[in-house]
Amino acid sequence: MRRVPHKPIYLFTSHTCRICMRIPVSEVTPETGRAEICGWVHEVRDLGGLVFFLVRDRSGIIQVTIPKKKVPQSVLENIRDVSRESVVRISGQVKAIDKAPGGREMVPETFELISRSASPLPLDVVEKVPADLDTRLDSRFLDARRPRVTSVFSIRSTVMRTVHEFLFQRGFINISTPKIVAAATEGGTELFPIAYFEKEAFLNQSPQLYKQMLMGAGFEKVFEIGPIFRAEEHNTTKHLNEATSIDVEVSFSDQNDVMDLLEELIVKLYGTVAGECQDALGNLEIKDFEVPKSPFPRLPYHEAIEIASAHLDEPIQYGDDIGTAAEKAIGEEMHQHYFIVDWPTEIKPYYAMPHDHDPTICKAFDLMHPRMELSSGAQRVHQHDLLVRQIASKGLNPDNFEFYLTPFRYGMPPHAGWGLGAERLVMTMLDLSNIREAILFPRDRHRLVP
RNA sequence: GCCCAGGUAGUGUAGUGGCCUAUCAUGUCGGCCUGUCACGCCGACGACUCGGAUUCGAAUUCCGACCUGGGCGCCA
Repeated sequence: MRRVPHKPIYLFTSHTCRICMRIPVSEVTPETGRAEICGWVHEVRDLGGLVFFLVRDRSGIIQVTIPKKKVPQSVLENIRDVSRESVVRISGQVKAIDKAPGGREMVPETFELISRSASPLPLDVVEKVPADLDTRLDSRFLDARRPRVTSVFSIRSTVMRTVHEFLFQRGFINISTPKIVAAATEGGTELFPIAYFEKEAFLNQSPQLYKQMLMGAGFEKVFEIGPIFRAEEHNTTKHLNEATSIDVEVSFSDQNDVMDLLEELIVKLYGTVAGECQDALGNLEIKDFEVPKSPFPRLPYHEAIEIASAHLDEPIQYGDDIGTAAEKAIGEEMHQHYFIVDWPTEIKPYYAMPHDHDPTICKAFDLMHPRMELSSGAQRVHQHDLLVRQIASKGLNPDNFEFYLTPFRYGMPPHAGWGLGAERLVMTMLDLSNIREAILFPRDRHRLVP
């Protein structure tokens, strides 16, 4: 075989270290002088003797101006084949120009087409023509090039980083628990069955039972951020079949302690986003980003029902679940984050601790945003025999819970915790209309790809 | 699971029986253009989800399939 002479065109890591010269577009200022940028061709405006390229990387957009009579011949040859969304590398002099976006523009000395984009594009990145969410999700890699989408996920990243920092600062241990489990443990939601060699298995709906076992292990404060799976056939803008749960469990604490922790976290997250993500919020056209104030009101369940029944046509009474219409009515009344506390024991899971003074209500709570539920939690039952009775009272067989119940016989501390839906948190924080906007590759009733 | 709405160029749309050789925008291609910033102007290209039925005639009505969005339920 004849050897084709290798021409090193794009040696990003070679001794020439060309990539080292590249700077993010947002760092190009009128004072920069000479610079090299890499990015995607966002738009081209060809005026004849003068061509404007808008070049985008994840940090922003810069105008590259080509006066045809003044740039090297090689630049003119190379721009001929450039299509929208192609990857290019450009070096040249930065000039301060009032007329240009950002007050600066680059006039190229070199202009390389690194990776040509095919056309037509599956959707319009510039968004002169809007695309349906479904179309966008089909081509999520392209959709995610749009500054507003990049902004959502950079804010989500900031939120997740801040959750880690917040919990590590308070002495939490980060854990990872199985997503493949043996049985439907919690009841409530439907589980996805999977093939696990010769055994029946499921994808886990929640790390709940494992968090509690680790209280039995003496970890005292744990958190896990991971996927949860719900096999419900819902078709709404606020449900996913694979979601991200921020889960916390704390020993020697009660429901009030972990509600305090949760509201402090929420305030911290909003505050950090307000402080660090101004550009991203700007891309999302969010001008009045408000940091919620703690403490959040703690509304007893029976009062929540009263508010709902006063505003709804359909009857709702004590003991009913709070449905969509009730949730909306109460949210409009509260007009801020709030907790619903003191739920009827009957409609909460078996692991929620009943009150001493009135066992018909329990130490469970939901954290609500005016639009929807964000989190639910409780002080848990830590007494083995009570837990067995509660499991049985829900119509479940305690024998199936042996792996979970055993730790409760060997020194289980009192404990409390919660699970917070990450996508719902981001959705409500940024006022996104559909939860699918808050996750890169949503899994819903109809979507399994990409 | 129940209910409602929908499927027309790459993308987003107009079109409710003949005037559709299907509208508009964006895009792509070609031409003109040195300060655009949704650049502008001229020209071209490109589509009725599939199958069946009704009718002289169907993008349009009916039936079925497939796909999608939304509401409710359930759920976090």
